[in-house]
Amino acid sequence: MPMPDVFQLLSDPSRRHLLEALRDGERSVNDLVDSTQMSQPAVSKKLRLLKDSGMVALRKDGRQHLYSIRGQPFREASEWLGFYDRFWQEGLARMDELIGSEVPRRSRRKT
Amino acid sequence: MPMPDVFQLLSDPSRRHLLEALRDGERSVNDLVDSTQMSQPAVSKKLRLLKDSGMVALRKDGRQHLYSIRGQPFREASEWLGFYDRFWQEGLARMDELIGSEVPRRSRRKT
DNA sequence: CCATCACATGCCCGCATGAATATATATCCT
DNA sequence: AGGATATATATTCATGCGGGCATGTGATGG
Repeated sequence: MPMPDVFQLLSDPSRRHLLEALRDGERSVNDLVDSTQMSQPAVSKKLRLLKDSGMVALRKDGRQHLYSIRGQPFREASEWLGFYDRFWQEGLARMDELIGSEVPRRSRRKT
Repeated sequence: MPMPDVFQLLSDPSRRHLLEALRDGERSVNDLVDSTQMSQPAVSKKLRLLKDSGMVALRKDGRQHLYSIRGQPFREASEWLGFYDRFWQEGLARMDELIGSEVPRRSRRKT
């Protein structure tokens, strides 16, 4: 199962903040700098990483660099997380944590 | 928008590997050690982090420590990612590849 | 009790990573 | 052309984190 480094990118709060700021659409670097508390080089660096991983796209308009969300990598991460949907479903349905409804591999379940 | 450190936890491949090994249900520490290439202390440490963040639950049976998936934190991450669903939908429908950074297998629409 | 098993913790080290400053490149304006 | 704007890159530094080994703690069995 190839798991990209998307989670690695998402692990940084400031990077997530940038991605959140891009939810409304294209943004220039300066816009993004204003919406954060980071320095411009810091923002540029993070945008570089996000671009290299395919999470954002870059379009140049004059001297402005407009970044926008690129959905595919998110989808991969989302699919990985999808495997755990059933767990939180059980979580609120049954208060117990005896998940033993499936695959009683080696774990001996006590009553 | 409070974003927990779930993504931080998910950023480590070995941690994801542990979580994948727990998809089938409860596992003891030794089981998990066998399913990875890590040493037992390394596994224990990672399990500690996962437990502290609420991603796994611990149940002690004798001298065995059984860990299992705890779905709620996954849900939070999943919800965050949900905001980007629309982007990958657009991604394959519209959006030409004239960003000039990647190789467009299919240039342009079909004529 | 004592040896052993199962697991956790503490300490140490090497490396990746984040941030700040300074500088380079590209574009626009006059 | 020259200067200002917009963004990128380079360098440096400090910190964090993963991962090893040794050791500590609790449970089991003789």
